[in-house]
Amino acid sequence: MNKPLLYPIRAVSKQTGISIETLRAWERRYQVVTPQRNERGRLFTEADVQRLRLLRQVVEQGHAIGQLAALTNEELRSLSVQPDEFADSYPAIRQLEPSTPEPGTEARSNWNAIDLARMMTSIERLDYAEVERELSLLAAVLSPRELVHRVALPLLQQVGEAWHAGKLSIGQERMTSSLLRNLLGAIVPLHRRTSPPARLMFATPTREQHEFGILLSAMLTAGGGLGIVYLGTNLPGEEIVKAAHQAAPQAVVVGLVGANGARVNQ
Amino acid sequence: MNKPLLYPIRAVSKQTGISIETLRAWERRYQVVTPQRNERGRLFTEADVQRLRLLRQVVEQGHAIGQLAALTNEELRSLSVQPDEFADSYPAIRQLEPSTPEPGTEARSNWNAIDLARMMTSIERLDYAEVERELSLLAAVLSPRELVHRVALPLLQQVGEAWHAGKLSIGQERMTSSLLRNLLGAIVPLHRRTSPPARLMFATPTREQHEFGILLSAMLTAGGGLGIVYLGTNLPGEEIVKAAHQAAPQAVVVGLVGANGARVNQ
DNA sequence: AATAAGGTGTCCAGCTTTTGTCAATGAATC
DNA sequence: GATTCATTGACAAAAGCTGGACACCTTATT
Repeated sequence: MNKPLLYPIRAVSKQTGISIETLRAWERRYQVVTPQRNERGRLFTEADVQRLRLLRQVVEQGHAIGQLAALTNEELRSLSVQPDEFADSYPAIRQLEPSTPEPGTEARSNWNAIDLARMMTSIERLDYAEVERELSLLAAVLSPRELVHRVALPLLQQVGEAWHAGKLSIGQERMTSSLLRNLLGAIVPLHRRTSPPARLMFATPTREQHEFGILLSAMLTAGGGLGIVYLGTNLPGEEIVKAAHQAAPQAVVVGLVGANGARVNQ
Repeated sequence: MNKPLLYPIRAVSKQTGISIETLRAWERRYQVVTPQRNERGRLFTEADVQRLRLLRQVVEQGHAIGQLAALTNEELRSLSVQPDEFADSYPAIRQLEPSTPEPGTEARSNWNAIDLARMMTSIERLDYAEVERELSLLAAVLSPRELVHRVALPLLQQVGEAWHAGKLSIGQERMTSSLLRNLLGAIVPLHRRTSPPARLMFATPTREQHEFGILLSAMLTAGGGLGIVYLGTNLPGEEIVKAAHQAAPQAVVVGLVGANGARVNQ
């Protein structure tokens, strides 16, 4: 039989990525865990460590530790968003489409249909190189605008649907996301002007992890000959304002996803 | 018959990485091991050395030597890295050893220093276009390997430090991250081969959101002429395994971040 | 739009215990 | 004589604890 494994605070901090100060504060204020003590200090059990890891994950996604402390591990797990990236990023992406009357299914030209179908089979095979090849081919041929509306958005939609239908695994979905992200990120700097007539700044506020919205917007903006200042996701509101003051863009684009409890503040 | 190999303290120190002083202190204070003696001094057995190695490993993970001394090797082993859920649940996945030999120590003296300093001031000004310009210039000039070791990593480090010191705002830090990510993501596909001799798969496990580690690794891999299958961050372990079975890469790279800042596991 | 009120991570002061390293000294070996 | 190892005592750094304070964000209120 084996003794229960016990970890001192330093080891727990290293394993969970939570600072020692924070570990103590969480315990002091919320009794998030109640480790045993010996004369030397705290001793965390394996279960404590696991719970703390879970807590960190959920906190990183924007929840408040004070609200989490009372929850069971089960409830915490149900809060963690990991498999849901597409579930909520997709509707936001659709809103982004400027002139889409309908996702009119048959309205899509067969040009795209063929390409996408082939690409979907490559995705199913996890054939990274092939998908990459096809995507970069399309990127070379199409304008940024076309790329967004005829490739990126439809592909995201199809992958999202296929994933929901259980026809694609998370790995396949993620591979596609990564590829698209790399592609879009790569295209942005290609349309650089020396002195753009105007500049836009892109960011998403705290808790908003979904990047595709602002990334696509940034790409369209750059493709349209405007300058960009791309900050990325999950910035405190104050910081966005501060950065806006410093960079002085003509406009600030803030990405939001409606579905997931995110609330619009300004 | 062969006598059991016995090592003098110096040899043990070298093998275990524990200083001679510390070895003696551990023995004196905690009887962590009790080596034999001859008129010349201590003689450690192979078993002693192994136990000492184990001890060092566990101490490095944050445990106190005083608490460890009484444990059996068995117990020590169960404390060591293995709670990392991956090591035992999914033997298919192994963390790869860092293969970084050494960054050319003297070659980078003035070259990089100047570039980074200038880039830092551009970052402070939130001058997206300028940073982008400088980065893509460097990307065009340097090899992927140099780009990683002489630009990306140093820049990430400097920005991280400056941010911690309060000299950079979150916005500035995020802008730099986004730029770097776009750049690196863009470079990956440039080094594509039609039929790479081997393929590696990249992903981070569920709680790990930090992408730079695997992204840099993927870039180096692609730059080295190997094929990649890039899945991205935050994948459940089974999914990684499933994807690995399907894509059948020669190796799987799993990114992990330790407590103190970004570490590249490649 | 400005202000007030929490929530939360980090730091500090003050104290104790643990732990790595060093200095001094002596013995044995080459 | 130089090197290696041993022992012992001493010391400083590291690591632990508590409670309070502070700075910063977010949210609610005016």
